[in-house]
Amino acid sequence: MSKKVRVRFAPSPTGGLHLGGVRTVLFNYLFARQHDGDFIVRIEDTDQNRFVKGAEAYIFECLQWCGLNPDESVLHGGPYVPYRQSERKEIYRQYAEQLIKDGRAYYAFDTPAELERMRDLLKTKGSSSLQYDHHVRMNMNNSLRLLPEETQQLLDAGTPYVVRIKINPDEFVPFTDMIRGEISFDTNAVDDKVLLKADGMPTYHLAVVVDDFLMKITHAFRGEEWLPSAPVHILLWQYLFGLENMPQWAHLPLILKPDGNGKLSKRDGDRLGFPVYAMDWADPVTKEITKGFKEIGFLPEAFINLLAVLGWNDGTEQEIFSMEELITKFNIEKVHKGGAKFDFEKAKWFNHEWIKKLDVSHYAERVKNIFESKGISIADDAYLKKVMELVKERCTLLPDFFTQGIFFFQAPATVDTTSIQPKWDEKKNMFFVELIKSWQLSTLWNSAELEISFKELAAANQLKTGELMLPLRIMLVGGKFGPGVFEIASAIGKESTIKRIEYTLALLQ
RNA sequence: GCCGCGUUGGUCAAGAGGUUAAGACGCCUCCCUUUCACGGAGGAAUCACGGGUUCGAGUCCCGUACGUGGUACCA
Repeated sequence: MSKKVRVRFAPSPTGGLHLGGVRTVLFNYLFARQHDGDFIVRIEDTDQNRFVKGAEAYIFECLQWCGLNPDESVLHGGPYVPYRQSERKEIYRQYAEQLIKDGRAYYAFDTPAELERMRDLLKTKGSSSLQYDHHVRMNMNNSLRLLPEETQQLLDAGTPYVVRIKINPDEFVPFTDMIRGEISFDTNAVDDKVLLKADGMPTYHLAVVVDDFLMKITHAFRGEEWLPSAPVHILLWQYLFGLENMPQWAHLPLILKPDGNGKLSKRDGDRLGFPVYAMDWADPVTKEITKGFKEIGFLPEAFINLLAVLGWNDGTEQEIFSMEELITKFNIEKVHKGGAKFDFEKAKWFNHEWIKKLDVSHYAERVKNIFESKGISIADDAYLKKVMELVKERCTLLPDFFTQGIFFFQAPATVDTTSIQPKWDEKKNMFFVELIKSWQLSTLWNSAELEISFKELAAANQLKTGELMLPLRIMLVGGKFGPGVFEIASAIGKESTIKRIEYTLALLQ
């Protein structure tokens, strides 16, 4: 019997939640769900300089919007509290001391100035590496070089220090990545990473392994940017808890900017005009707001879908996946190794597909808010839904419902008469005058009846319906767009229909 | 610089030695629709390069190029 699957997402509360972050959560979440496992969110707030107020609550709001709710977290509780690393400070210290006792780590008292001097020296010597490692550590101010009494003296005097891992040279650290297969690192290229900082906080390196062990994490999926520090983590597992208890790793490919090269950043979004964060992020100090996918009108279903297939697919031609389908079909081993450039056009296509696929009641409330924020109050929800049904296949982003549907709620602000004028004549004018009279008397106000009476009248006047329908459309909606004209007339009602025709007729005079 | 990872149309990608190298987005043409969209049909466009291995290589090996990540008392 294998252990219960437990995965985690471990964000730092430093700002907006990036696309790539959401995808990391998604892959973790999917894996947990398909194995009946637990999904944990642990807050990695060990860097007090980068801490941003409100970022933690914001992350949970994003996760909730995406439908990626944790089983355990600072918000949801769980058997391994606390889930905030800043509150686990003492735990890490014990392990750091353990490591020192075992000869796998040491105290380092070097000041920033001394570190800089070391790097300058290495640079002038033409060294290929500027790392604090076995080449230099015996020249530095640490417990490896100092006599035990000297170290104790410094410690007793309260000298600031960090704890560094002691990496042995000439070793190989191999491991298996669920996506990339066998990977091996040469310890000669890895430095003596700081494990415990001078302020007593652990660095990521110590904190992840300690917490992953304590929280019984079985699988660790994270961004590819962590790959180079994997050997440090593996060594730590070996020294502290045993390789047999180590989670299985998977390093996810990066999401790249659409043009040029490099990781997709918030700046690229600003520059190219699309969001990079899941939801609007308001910087607490600058008050600057960065747009999110939610706010520009994405459906969470679409957002999840597009992220899932960015770097993964199930090998079939299927592209539209619901969360339920993803849970059954997702396979971490089929995730791509290479990074994927983000394509906002394709992202919008997913949203368009989901708008069409989902019943409008799933997102009617959000569309209603859009209308109301633009000063159109919606009294009749059923009418709104009917309108949405009529225009949904023309909408890519939620705000499109406003531009595509506004004329169902009020007369068009401008009427494109220049598209009518060239072929307009007295005969057509007379037709519409008669149409008004005819429709005024109409008792059955539905699209089928309207179409019949319209066509009969046209025939009686020896006019082609085709030449009359475009003018009618423009009168009702203001331009050359929208669903069937008679559907529109039927929806907006007799009074509005006639008013709009009269209005344009007057304009045409 | 050093270390790691990667590389199939413009983009996302299928592909596990023998295929006319799928499909999707975007673009173009046509049909449907007397609007726009949806839908349908079609089109242009690809295995980074060089060496091997093999009867045969997008698929395996080596090298090169390019890209990307790391190289912090950040995560």
